[in-house]
Amino acid sequence: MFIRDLSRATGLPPKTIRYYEMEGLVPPPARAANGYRCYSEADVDRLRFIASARNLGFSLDDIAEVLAFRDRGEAPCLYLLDLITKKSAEIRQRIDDLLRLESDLLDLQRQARNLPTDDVEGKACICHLVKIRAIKP
Amino acid sequence: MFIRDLSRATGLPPKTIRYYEMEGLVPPPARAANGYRCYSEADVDRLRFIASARNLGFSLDDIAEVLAFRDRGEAPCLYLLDLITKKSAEIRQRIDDLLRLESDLLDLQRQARNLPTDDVEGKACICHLVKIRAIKP
DNA sequence: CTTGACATTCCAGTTACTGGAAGGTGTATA
DNA sequence: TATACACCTTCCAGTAACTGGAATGTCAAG
Repeated sequence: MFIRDLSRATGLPPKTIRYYEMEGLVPPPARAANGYRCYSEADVDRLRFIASARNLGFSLDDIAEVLAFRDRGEAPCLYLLDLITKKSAEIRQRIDDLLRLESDLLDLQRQARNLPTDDVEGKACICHLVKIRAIKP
Repeated sequence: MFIRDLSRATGLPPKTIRYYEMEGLVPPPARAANGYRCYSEADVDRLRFIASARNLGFSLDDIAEVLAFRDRGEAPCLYLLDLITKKSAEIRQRIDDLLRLESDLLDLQRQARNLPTDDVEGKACICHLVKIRAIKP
């Protein structure tokens, strides 16, 4: 299986697969006579795990930790569960931040509709609204 | 007003202010005899605008556009309002993505509680759950 | 024999800073 | 006067996770 096949099987671009190899997330694969990378089903599994974890918002460092457990023959389940719990909290925080941002932006839009649109430096301008906005986050 | 004063007035670290200068977002200020940067109230305004817009999720490129309007003496209000509208939609999208992510992670946690925690490669392991997870986003 | 789709390596760029080194300045205190 | 301390300056490098592009090689089909 060459890199394009692995790419199609996992949805990851070949560039990304090579990058993961360089970063040590996947082992250097065997090479064909012409130097092409040759992959196995185990590589498909590993890359699917990485892709899925990335989609769940984990960093490559996090993922590397989990894979290192497995590569040492240890079960990373407890560690992974802990990571997932922490990541949940992080995502919740990000959602809250973004919700506040959204309501800020909507406020600004609402206020801006009652303002002229040609006041460059005066106080009756959306730029002024942005400028004087209390810096919350 | 030296850079530390401007920093205190805006909440931006001196490093960041110098960085903004390098990027062309703030004009190179006058210098004292000893080479220190000297700022005015106008700089406070400009940096507050930048900081506030950054907090609203705008990129430095976006902000530079808006400032360029003002520096040309044009009112950027319409442009800025358009940016704000687009950014709102973007944030909404990000929130939706994160909400889906969150429910994914919570699902995973729920399922994982009924699983052993010492199965390295078998099917009854949270790693397996992550691996086989359909790649949604 | 050429076109097209692959593959390889290596270098550089992205975003918005942040850290650190090496060195100069200004003031208060021992 | 020495020195400690908080500043200031410039420049270089690193972060995360890729992505784009150049230069070059390989293979099958028409």
